[in-house]
Amino acid sequence: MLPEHARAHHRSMVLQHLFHSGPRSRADLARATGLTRVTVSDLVSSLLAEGLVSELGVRAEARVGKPATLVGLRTDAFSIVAVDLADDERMHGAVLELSGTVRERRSASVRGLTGAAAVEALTALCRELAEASPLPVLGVGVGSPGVITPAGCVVQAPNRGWYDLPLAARLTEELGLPVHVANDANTAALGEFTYGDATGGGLMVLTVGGGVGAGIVLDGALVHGDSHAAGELGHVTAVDERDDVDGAPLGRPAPCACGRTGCLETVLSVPALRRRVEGLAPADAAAALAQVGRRLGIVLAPVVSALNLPEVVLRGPRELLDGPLREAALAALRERTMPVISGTVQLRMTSLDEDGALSGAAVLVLSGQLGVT
Amino acid sequence: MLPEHARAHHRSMVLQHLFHSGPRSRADLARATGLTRVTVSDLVSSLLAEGLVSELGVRAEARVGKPATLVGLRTDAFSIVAVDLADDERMHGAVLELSGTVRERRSASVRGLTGAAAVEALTALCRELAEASPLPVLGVGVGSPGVITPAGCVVQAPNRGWYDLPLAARLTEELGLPVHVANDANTAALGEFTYGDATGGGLMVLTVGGGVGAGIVLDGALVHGDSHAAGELGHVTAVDERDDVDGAPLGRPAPCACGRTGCLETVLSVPALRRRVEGLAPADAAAALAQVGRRLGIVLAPVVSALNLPEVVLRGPRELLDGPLREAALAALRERTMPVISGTVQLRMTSLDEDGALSGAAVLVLSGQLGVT
DNA sequence: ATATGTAAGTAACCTTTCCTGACAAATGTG
DNA sequence: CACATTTGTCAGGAAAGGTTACTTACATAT
Repeated sequence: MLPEHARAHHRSMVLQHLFHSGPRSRADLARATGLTRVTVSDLVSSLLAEGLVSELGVRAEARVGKPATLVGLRTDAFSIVAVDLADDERMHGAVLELSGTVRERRSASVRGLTGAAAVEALTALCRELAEASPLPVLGVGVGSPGVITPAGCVVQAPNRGWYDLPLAARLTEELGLPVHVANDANTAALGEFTYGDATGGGLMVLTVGGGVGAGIVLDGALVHGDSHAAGELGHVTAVDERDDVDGAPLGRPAPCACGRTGCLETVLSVPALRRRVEGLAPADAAAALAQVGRRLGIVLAPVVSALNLPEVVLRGPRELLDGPLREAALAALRERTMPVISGTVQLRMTSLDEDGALSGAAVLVLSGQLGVT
Repeated sequence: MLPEHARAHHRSMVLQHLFHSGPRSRADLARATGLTRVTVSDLVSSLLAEGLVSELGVRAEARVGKPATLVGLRTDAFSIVAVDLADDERMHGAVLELSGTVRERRSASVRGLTGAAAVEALTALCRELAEASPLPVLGVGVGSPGVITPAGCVVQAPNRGWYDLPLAARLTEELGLPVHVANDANTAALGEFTYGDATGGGLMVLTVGGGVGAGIVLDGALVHGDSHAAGELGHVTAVDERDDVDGAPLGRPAPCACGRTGCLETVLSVPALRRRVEGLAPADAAAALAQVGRRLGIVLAPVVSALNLPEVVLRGPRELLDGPLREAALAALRERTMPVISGTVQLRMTSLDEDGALSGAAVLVLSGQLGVT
């Protein structure tokens, strides 16, 4: 906690306010941060010199006293490179503005690539994106499946064949840019928290794709877990043997790739859901999805209660998730938690589009380089 | 983030090391904290002046160089007053050393006392304890049932009739001592984390008494939740209608005081457990407890997976909890979570005795006054 | 039109804090 | 016995933010 750390912290506070609340005067920032106008002035002049903020002229509204000169974050002055490795076939990358909007897209095949070859392909894609950016690149954010430490070391990512790979450090060295790597479900949660309609009191984002992953944000920060494996909800048992007896609404517990049976993924993944509704009449399909939703609600209830989470966000194909499934899950969640929890808990679809994963990876950079979340 | 804040932080780091690792030399502390020897020397001289630490003579071990003078936390120089309000009939209070050992006990009846009268009784008990302490009192810690904000404001505590009561502020003013108030399940978690055998990577403490409450510590800090209601696991549904069909191992879901049926509390609270095993042969009692344990494991699985919690700690009557119930819960927990979780998760009884709640309340003071957790 | 009050932003100075470099003291080692 | 090693302290300096006082610029009351 050197003085320069305090300075960096104050700088982050200023940037955070400019990011979330838009252009402000120095005096506004001083009031909001609790610093003095003098200190804010000094910080702003540093930020002006770095080109991160710019003066936008005087405030329009007429008030008593000297009119304020607004200072705004130059979201157009820097860009962020983000890559999403959730897909097994292709890596999707983009150049984003600080505001989260995508400016350029590139993707590359990773079909069959593992180990060092996959790293090389990723490096090449990042380089291509960095070169495609007309603006200076603030940093690179990568969202990848697997267990990843806060420092960006991939503990294990089976589908890429990565084990104990210091990916962030490797890429940082290779690209000469700050690189941040995190689990894809976690980046999705960050994206929702920062760019979505989150309330700010914490949230969980459940990503339904080939499998199920979750990211949890509490007090503005990701929950990492003791062995960096937080959010691994896909392999919690959600279907019991005994659920089978009263008419088999979900069928027998299905075997799972993990070797056990009845995991949440065996009913909630996209392939499992598609199989389940395939060829069914709409009403039957709705009932089938509702059965899965109920199971999801049962799994979520203890988590929501234990953490007093105000909202759970679903990410994945709307046609499968945003209907009977979500409604049944919310009903089960409300039914199975005490009123103080169930009365306020939300279960909604993500407010971001399919670029949610990318903007989440961008938040890694915003957070790492500017201290903004 | 004034310079003095940084100073306070460094001071906390020094105290933290002395608290957890025992006496050290100034040079040791400098290495451990990353500060320079000069800065540590300065901090230590302040702490010496405050009487919080003392010099303990030179280190015994013979090493090359000038012998180090050890500096130790004076756990005998200050005491902490702690009060546990978990019981409906009596409040239990104690004077503790910084090491967590109890020096004096006092208790007082709160039978039927609510609102201001209960506050008065609590104030009187605190005053009595403070006067009974032969040493200066560092502060007062109170663990109470109910929903309580981090600032020590009781949002609601129905059994005391407290609603939106700024208890910590009230007591601080009344006693002239720093007072910290938190939920009793949360203080129990803090106590286990600080004084117990916790691994440090986070833990959940489940307190089984008249009801069920949980406290969760992640990254060294309590999880409070969006509306300060984190840990309210007692009213998560744990017994389903459909569990009834295959031989009724738990009986029908029982009605709960909360108005719903099948809450965890209806099977896991102490009264419920006693009723369940009453008059049964030992083998049958064990089976009955195991059934409850299995239900607990099912509720815990999603929480443990979502947070990647390394351990869950049970607190309550050993004869009921530490046997078939705990074993069945652990088995269910392991059976229903993926290997990376189930392989390492622990489910054990608390390593503290019945004073766990008190020492947890003491940690509130340690943490609030010294920054030690 | 003028005076007054209010607010924004800046300059000079002070305090706090901690770092760097140098040094004395005390001990083991060759 | 000379020398390296370690501990702890002293002196000087750098970084940071607060305080006070000032200028600038506007709105409003007289």
